Parts: sequence; C-alpha cells; structure tokens
Amino acid sequence: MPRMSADEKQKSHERILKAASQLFRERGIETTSVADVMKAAGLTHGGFYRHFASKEALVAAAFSHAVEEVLSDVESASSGPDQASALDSYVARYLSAEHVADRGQGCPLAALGAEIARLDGAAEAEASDAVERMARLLAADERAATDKGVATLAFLLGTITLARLAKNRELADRILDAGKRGTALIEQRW
Amino acid sequence: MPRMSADEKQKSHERILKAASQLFRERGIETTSVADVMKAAGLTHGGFYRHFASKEALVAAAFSHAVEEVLSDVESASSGPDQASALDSYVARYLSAEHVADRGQGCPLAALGAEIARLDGAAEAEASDAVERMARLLAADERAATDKGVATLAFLLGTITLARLAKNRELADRILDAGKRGTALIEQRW
DNA sequence: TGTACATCAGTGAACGCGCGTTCACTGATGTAC
DNA sequence: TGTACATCAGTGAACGCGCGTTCACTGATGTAC
Repeated sequence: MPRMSADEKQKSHERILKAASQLFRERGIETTSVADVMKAAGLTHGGFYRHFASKEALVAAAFSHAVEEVLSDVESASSGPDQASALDSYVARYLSAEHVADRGQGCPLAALGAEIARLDGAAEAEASDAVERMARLLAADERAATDKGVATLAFLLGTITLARLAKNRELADRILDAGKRGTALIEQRW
Repeated sequence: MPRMSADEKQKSHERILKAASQLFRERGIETTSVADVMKAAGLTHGGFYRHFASKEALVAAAFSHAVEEVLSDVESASSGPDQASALDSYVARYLSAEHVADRGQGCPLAALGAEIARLDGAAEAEASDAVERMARLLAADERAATDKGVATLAFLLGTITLARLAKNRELADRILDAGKRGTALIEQRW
C-alpha cells in the first residue's frame, strides 16, 4: 500500500494533529499513547516518526493547534460588527454543560493547563503565550487593561474545572450559574 | 530488620501518605510511581501493599489527606475571633508567589483537579465533596449563599493555574494581582 | 516472668504489560533522462 | 511521453525500559501458655 503521495501525507499529518489535540484534552497527555493517537488517525504507530520527532514534539504541536483553533474562533467572531455580544456568546458557550462534558473540543488551558505547567518543554512557552493572547481577547475594550481579561479567563477556567469535578448534574449547574454571575460581575464592575 | 512494631507501621503509613500527597501535587498522579512515593517515605517499593490495596487506593487517600489538611487549616483559622480577616489572610496566601511555586504543599484542587476529573475512582467523589466544603468555607457569612464561595474558589483556582503557566515572574505577578482585585470584587459586590 | 511459636512489616528479585522508539521491509510516488 | 531508479509514507515486529503488582524470604514483634 505505501507509499502515499505528498498530498496524502499532509492529510495524514492533519489527522494525527487533530486526533492528538482531541485525545490529549479528553484523556490527558501521559494517559494517551502515541499508538492511541495514530489509531484514532487511522494509521499504525510505526509511521508516527515520519511526522513528528517525538511524542514531546506532538504535544507541543497539538496544544498549539488547539489554541489556534479556539483563538481564531473567538477572534473572527469578535472582529465582526458586534464585538461585545460576540464575546458574550463565547462566554455563554464556555460556561455550558456541553463544554463541561466535551473536554476533547473544549478549552485547552482548562483541560491541560495544570499538566502542561509541570512540563518544561516547548508546550510550556506556548501555553504562557496562549494565556496572554486569550486574556487580551477577553479584555474586549481595545487596548484597555488586559488584567480584566486575565481575571475573566481565570474565572472561566476555574469554573469549568470545578464543574467537571462535580459528581452530579445539579451541582455542576450550580457551579456554572455562579460562573455566569461572576463573569457578569467582572464585566460590569471591573 | 523486619518486622516493625504496630507503632512503627503507623508511622510508616503516615509517611507514605504525606509523601504521596506532596509528590502527586508536585508531579502529577500518572507521572509519580509507587516506587517514587515509597522512596520519599524512606522505604522500598515492595512493602507498599502492606499499607494500601493499590495505587488507586493511595491516590484517593492522599488526595483526601491533602484536602483535610487544607480544610482544617482554614476551618481552625476562621472559627477564631475574627472570621473575616482569617479568610482574607487565607486568600492572600493562596494568591502568593510562594503558592505558585510550591505545588506540593498547595491547593490539591488546583494541582490535581483536572487530572482527577478524568478518573472515575474513589478520588472523584472525594474531590466533588471537597469543592462543596471549600466553597462553604469561603462563602464566609454563615449559612449565606454558597454560590459566592463557589465563585471565590473558581477564581482562586483559575488564577493560580494561569500564574503557574506564566513563563516569567512578571507575568505571574500580573496574574496574581488580577486575582487579588477579582476576589476583592466578589467579596464586596456579590 | 520466661519460653515457644505464629504473625507480619519491610526487602528486593521477579512477573507481565504497555510505553516510546527503532528498524527492515513494501511498493506507490516522484524525478531524471 | 516513456523508462529506470531513488525516495519515502506507512506497516508491523522488535528493542529496552519502567510501571504496578506479586512473592519468597527475614527476623523482630506480639501472643499463648
């Protein structure tokens, strides 16, 4: 069957990256093997090293991929006519039961932040930049104080982490409600 | 050398628990081996199963141990004469550069929350209860709305997670400052 | 209180297993003429 | 455009290694008389 065309290779590359960025967020980095990722991408593990130098390199690339995805999503929405409501709808989606359940497509900082903070590879620097970019977006009012954005991000991330720890739906909903009230408070009174 | 007295066994048990609760918070659960824990407790790995049925059981016990430690610390302080200022000083300690650096002795929800949310063992139920107890303490004003406590906890946890991702001290300090301002806002305007 | 014996905390070698990574191999792809 | 050949994407077996766990063993502890 081998070998594939250059075009096919790039498609494989993207499938690996997509699978990794989802599986790492869902199950964690250490708990997801290279073979798991390759299988999810429809390939066998041996071919992995034609695409990435190591698992560590994949971690950095997959995290970066997830961050760009989320960021460009918010960026494009908030560059539209109604910037404020675009951010509001992003916050509402962030604090939804769907986001609590769907780690694989959710916020990479919430899913992997604590784990990445322990590493000291390329992903660490990526994550630090992601925090700043995300905060700047959430600060909303142009060149205004990014500390408002930092506060909003901290609040969102903390809320979803607590909601994911809740053992039942009712508690999770109470946590999400507190999160909504909190972000509104920051929005209005910062 | 073996065997030790019942008294010595209990001391070993406590050393294992203490080492585990620190190492798991520092390095993560999956990235800390049973042998690492036993070595830190001054023992060899073989003896582990005289104390715990499995690594999973140790995880639950160590997490619980860390939570009780933190909780009794805050509880005893806030049952004193000046409850409000005891909570204030806890929040100040939580949002300190020392807490950012010292994961091993810090908040177990911040260090392990995301990782535990992915498990489905005994530790998961423990963590859910820990969220509720912690929130009740932080709500401060007696039987008042615990959603204020939930919001404060989310904010603290989110802030320390972001600060731990910061690649330099300056950014970390800016994040901690935003956290201080945010908790004060919740305290005053909730 | 002293003696005989069962218990069991701790040791360190060994187990099966899954991990990240390497490698010989395959055959379609891409290139040089 | 056609032919000859080098490249290399993907496969699947194999590597060394560290993991959680088990086990035979040790000798001090605890207990029964």
